[in-house]
Amino acid sequence: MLLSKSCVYGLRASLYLAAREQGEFIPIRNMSDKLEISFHFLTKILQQLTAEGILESFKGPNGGVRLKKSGTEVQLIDIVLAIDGPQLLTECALGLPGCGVKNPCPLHDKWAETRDAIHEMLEKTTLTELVHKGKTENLRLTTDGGFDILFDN
Amino acid sequence: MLLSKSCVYGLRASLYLAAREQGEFIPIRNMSDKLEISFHFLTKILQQLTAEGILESFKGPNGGVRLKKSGTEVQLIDIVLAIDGPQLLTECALGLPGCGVKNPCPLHDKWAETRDAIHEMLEKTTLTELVHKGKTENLRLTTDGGFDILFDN
DNA sequence: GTATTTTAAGATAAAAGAGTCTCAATAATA
DNA sequence: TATTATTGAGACTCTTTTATCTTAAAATAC
Repeated sequence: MLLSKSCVYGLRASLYLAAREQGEFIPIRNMSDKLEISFHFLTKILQQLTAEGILESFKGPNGGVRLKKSGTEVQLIDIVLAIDGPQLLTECALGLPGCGVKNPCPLHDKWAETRDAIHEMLEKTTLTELVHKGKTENLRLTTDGGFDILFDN
Repeated sequence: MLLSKSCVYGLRASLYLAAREQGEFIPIRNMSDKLEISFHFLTKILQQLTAEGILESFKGPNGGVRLKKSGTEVQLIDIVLAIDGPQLLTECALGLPGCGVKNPCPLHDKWAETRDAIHEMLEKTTLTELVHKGKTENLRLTTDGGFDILFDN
């Protein structure tokens, strides 16, 4: 598995927030319902994103979370790093500690290339870009239903 | 984490076997010592590779395991599929079931490209190729020491 | 044929990841 | 001020992965 489940949920929730970007705080309960993710679990994940400065939160009635920056300024890599950490982009494919240009494993060079491709994809893709694609093509963020039904209320 | 620990151990052990390819069976205990992997854990992993027809085993004195085919005919993808299964190369990056060309998520296209790069790397790389690189450049398969010390007895 | 060396298989344990539950803190509103 | 809606934080549980331990089965050698 490339990304942990927490990370995947974090990405889906971030896309949801980017799609509703009007400055309002969105209650987590709302998101957990729409995205079919356990409320408490999602809450913990979003707390991490808040702690990392990707989201900001507000307590009480009319509270919730929202993106701290515009979705055009948030890359997927930001969320992956905040939740899964840098391992995916730094670790040796054979699990050897300290594997690098100085002291490589036999797979190092090839894996470094592939890893760079992953890195580049995550770095070049913004939330807004995916939201735009999702909206225009009515793609999905949940098992069933398209982008539109996420926002029908 | 791209590959599970079991898979990484399976790769390291397969490289070890490919490097010693002289038709003899290598005791797992020998490998677990050299590669610094728990003997019983490695045994179970190699059992999977044997069940998948990548290795063959022989019990009793002078027994052990060896590659069933030449290392030139074994690609990394064979070992990854045998141990981790096809998920890495089929799963949706956002974890949505049934994500594909017919019913994609917003990230599908980009992730499919990246995934193909991973697939291609694993598919084009043979054990022998990595062993050759490891031998000529004295690279490592363990935390410390180079390729040579693996085979000094 | 008995003892020894090895893989095979299954039970068990420990650690990590995923998910749930409870209560505290904060803010709005009536 | 009391009530309600919300996030924050921690304890707890369940599941999967990783690792260990024990016993059985097979093959060799004496």
